[in-house]
Amino acid sequence: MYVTNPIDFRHADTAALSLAKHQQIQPQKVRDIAVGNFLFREGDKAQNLFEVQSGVLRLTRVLANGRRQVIAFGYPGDIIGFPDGDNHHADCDAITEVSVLVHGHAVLDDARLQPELHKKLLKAAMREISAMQDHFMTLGRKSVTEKLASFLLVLGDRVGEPLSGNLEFDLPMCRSDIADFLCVSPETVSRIFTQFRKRKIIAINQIKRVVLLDREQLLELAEMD
Amino acid sequence: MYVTNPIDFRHADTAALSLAKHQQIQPQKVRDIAVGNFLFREGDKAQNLFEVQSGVLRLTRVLANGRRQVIAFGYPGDIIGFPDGDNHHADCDAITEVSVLVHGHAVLDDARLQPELHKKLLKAAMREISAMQDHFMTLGRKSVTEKLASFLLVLGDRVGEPLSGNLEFDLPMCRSDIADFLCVSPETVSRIFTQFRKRKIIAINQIKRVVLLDREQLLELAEMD
DNA sequence: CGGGACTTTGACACCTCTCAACTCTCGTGG
DNA sequence: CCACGAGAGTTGAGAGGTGTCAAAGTCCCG
Repeated sequence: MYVTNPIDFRHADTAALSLAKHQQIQPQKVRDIAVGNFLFREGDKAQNLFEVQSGVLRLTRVLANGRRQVIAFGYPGDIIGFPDGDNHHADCDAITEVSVLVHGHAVLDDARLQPELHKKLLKAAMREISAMQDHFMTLGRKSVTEKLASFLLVLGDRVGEPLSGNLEFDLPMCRSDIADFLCVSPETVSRIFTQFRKRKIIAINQIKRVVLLDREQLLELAEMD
Repeated sequence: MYVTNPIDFRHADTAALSLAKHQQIQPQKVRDIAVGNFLFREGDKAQNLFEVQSGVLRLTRVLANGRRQVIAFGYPGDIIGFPDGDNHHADCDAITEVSVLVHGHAVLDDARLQPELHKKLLKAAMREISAMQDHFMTLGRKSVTEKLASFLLVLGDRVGEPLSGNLEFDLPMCRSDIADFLCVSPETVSRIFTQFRKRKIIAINQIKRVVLLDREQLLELAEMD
């Protein structure tokens, strides 16, 4: 899950459905991960791809000097664990209870085994590339306000529940996860959230739950194209 | 071409060779692009993948408000043009004379046509994902000095020619391309280059040609892990 | 030689980070 | 059941890195 525009997510949804459909043909391997447990760590041999069914995963990397980056959040429908060479180059842990479908790495090694699934995975990888390109713009060319507005909008579109006319959803990650995802300091995330609340753009009643009160204004702030 | 660590590039080189090998089995389609001409534009139907043989491509996107992002530079060995859905979501033009191998989009659509090539493209896409993840760190968590040091080191490793003990290479892109690639202002790029020159870390005799005088110090400045 | 685009340099402003203190939340144990 | 403590979140003050704006310099090509 990156901060991208809604179009990409419609793609993602249909792809997720298609992937699930393929799984029904053959025995499904499902794995459950408890909060805080790792699906894989940097350096682990990449043996599987994971399709998130429920819950939220966190993909992170650490620079030598300790600076951390949250590369992506894995929401239902996302494919996590594309390897580079033989190994994973990031840590992946669960920030909620998570359930994933497991696709053996062999699917990637030989297209003939399951050509349709193979093709779907390739499409998913290319969608990922496009989404990451969008994320580049977010990281490099947007102000903190724009970054957070985009982030909230994307989450709203993906997992928001319409309640009394407003989109409402959980923020299962902590503030510093959001900060490290958007390449911003946690303090700044806090400040912008406060600012949004004072301007009645969002409401945060419980600390991990957000209501989008004024989606129009968020869209303006996000300056999405 | 992203700003990543050297390990990724060794992968890229071997993959490029493998791809070329596959091409020899079947008739090769080659296309030449003159400086300034476009290989494809945002919104174009994505019909082909391109493998750069020689020259340098530039992949760009523009935000609604005019802010521009250089997503990547396409150097020999790079695969450019992974589609998202049916269309390209970025512009791609040539900043030098360019020659590319053309792989029909159909290769992606049906793994059975050319399973080995298909698999190679998938691997290339996944390498791309990993390289982009590294680039996230560069964009979001590095100072301008670190960004430029990383950029010069990567280019040196990829296209540097050893001349009298130092790596030397062309910078075919203009300063503002570098700026938009690293998400920095052109003025700042200029300032850092000047700083590097004054500290005898690099030499810029012709404006588009760089000599790495002190690679060790560049490595320290880049703070790569 | 001249014009235009690109690059460099400087001054200044401001956004965001850092550091620090304070508050809130929630789980634990007395 | 309440008090406490630890961790997370919020708020504030100050510093510093970069961007913006402006002007001068450089290079290229007609």
